[in-house]
Amino acid sequence: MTSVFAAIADPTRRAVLDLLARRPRAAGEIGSEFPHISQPGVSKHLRVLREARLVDVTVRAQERIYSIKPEGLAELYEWVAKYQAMWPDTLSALERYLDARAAGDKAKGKKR
Amino acid sequence: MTSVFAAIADPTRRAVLDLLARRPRAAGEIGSEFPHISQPGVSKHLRVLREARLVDVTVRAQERIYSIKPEGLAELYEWVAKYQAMWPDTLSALERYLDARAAGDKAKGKKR
DNA sequence: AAGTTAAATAACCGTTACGTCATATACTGA
DNA sequence: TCAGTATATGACGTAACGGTTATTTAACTT
Repeated sequence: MTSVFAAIADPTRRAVLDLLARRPRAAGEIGSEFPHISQPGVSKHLRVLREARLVDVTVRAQERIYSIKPEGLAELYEWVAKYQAMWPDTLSALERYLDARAAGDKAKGKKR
Repeated sequence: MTSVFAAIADPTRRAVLDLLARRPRAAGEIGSEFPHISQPGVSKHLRVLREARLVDVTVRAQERIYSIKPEGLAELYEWVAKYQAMWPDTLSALERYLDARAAGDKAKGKKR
């Protein structure tokens, strides 16, 4: 289960990534968001995400702080972008998105 | 196996999508690209892609002509785009890609 | 109508994925 | 050092996946 594609196939793991996208969290804090899954169950999902290089871990006392690792999604980005390149409608949807974001950043004075 | 994410988890199915991105093909023609997989094996992969709404099928005599169905990837686009929005580095990598592609197209006189 | 071709489905099988509970590892703090 | 806390690992059950062969469905060809 080393592949990024297999890692994101599971809805729980996608939910974990969504959580981490907001801010890094300790494993236990992540687990508390999934009351229907046992601690070892969550730990195993985290392992899969680690092996797919989708998350980073830092140690703080007994805690493991998980965070998103952007580069891990490069493979997925490229795969998707390849298809966007051949489907004008969808591509322009993405372009509109990028444009809108750029405009928003400018308005808020963010730098890139 | 209705999910787009699960559908693209399998490397054979991603290869099928890559094939179809170049041009539509009959099921048999697709199968001939995977000599190590039996006809029913390929047929099942095609069924998964169908159920995930990643491909379209049209009937021509006994043949089933498969083609890419762009809208089927909308869910994936959105999921990925959400992450791109929060990771500037990777986002600009995509932007460079899009820019390079646009430039290449222009040089070759392709239209968009 | 009979035979051929194209693809899907049925039945089955081995492997893997995802879940569990029990246990191990490792660090903290009194 | 010992109890407590946080997380990972081991062993195991069950369901789903990806593959197979055999069969079915459906259309074309002669």
